[in-house]
Amino acid sequence: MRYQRPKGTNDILPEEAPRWRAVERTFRDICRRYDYGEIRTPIFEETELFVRSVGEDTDIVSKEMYTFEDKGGRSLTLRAEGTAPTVRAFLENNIQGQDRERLIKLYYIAPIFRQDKPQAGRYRQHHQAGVEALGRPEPSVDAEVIDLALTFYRELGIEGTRLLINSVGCPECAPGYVDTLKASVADSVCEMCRDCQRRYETNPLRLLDCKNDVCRQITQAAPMMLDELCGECAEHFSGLREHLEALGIAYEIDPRIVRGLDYYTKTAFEFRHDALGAQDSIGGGGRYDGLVEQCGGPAIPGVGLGIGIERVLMVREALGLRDEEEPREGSFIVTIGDEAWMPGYKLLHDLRQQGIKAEIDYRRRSIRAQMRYADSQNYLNAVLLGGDEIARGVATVRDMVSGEQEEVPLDELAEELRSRRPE
RNA sequence: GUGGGCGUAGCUCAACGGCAGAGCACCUGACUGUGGCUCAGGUGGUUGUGGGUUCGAUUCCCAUCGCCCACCCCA
Repeated sequence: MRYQRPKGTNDILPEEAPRWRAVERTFRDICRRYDYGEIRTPIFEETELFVRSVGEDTDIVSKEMYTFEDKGGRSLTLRAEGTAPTVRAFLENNIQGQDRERLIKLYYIAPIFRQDKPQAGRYRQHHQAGVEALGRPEPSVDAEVIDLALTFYRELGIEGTRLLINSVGCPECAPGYVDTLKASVADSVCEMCRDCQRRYETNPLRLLDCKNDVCRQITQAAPMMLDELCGECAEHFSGLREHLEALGIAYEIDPRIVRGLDYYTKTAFEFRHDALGAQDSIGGGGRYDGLVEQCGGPAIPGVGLGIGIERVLMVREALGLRDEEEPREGSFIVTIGDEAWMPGYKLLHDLRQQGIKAEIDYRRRSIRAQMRYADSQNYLNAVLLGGDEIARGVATVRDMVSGEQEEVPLDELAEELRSRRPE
């Protein structure tokens, strides 16, 4: 094999494309109902945008970005996550306008690029369906975003999604907590794993996220952010819980979720599904009240969500959820003998012009071969055209399900075939 | 990035130093103007790639690429 696709990427073939379309259609429809407008941003951005927003010390920025220089010497990076480009576009196009208090709701479906080592459920190019709600600090918005995601999973038939929530505080309380946390584990740092020793200095919050047993035990005893929230954050968190409860949404509080992007404040949440194994996160997000300002805009709060489409498809597969089979559709023109070829080819064109799905056997094989093919390819009708039919200006239309067939004048054919469409 | 497993026909898999096979799929015919069922026949492979060992390598060794699994990280 001369060329292969880059490691960790996938071709989506005609056979599986319908499953993607079904998922995308569902997401778009839900976004329509929740009144989010679509935004499409470039596939690459200035590298600085990701570095500044996601955070220099995050794994994403420090080792997973596809960064390159263009001919003008600018450093560009393939979209490494969905929020920063959306915020950039929000600011650059002044989407909010004069009313700085207004809530702006945006959604996207876009490829994301990260140079991880691939494994099941983890790819170098994956796709996220996401939303960003910019402009309001109320926890009702956080709850809406979570509700939207759960609606999405439910409408795709996915049962058993777990919702985990946490609060990571704000610039008021988080730094104080970080000090408290560092102080509480200070004596044991040298027993922790190498990564955690580094995190202790660079990003202590993520000490809580470590899965190493020793580290877990050490942090077990440490105070949790949730217990150290400032008044405003505590109130926001209980507001979130109230709104979730009002919607009947079940959640677990997991004080250890610390998302791998530095811009999160207050709410952090994640959706998991056990059908997946190691890579069991099927979506996640949180609030980012400082991000817009950090990107050079006014102090505008926001909350967002990203859902991994590949993971959603994998869960559906694991749960045995199948889209309903494609119904038989369209007509296959069966040409009988050489004299029927050209009239058949013309008929094929005419039917297509009239909106009918139609196909023909370019190889001009035997009737038997053409019929077999028409059947195997799920055509609804076979349109037989031979010397007899041509002489009388008709075609024989055979229903491939019932086997019934009748002669139809050529000038009524499109109408007849149209009426045979399913539904 | 680190460790482990696996790459054989379109697909799912055998063969494990000695002529590379099966099932499904596909093609042709039985049925010379009619698909599905049945039957008969047939096409299809540089055994991922490149080296090495050997009289001989799909098989053993090395490298490389890819996939899978775990760590890590995340969607």
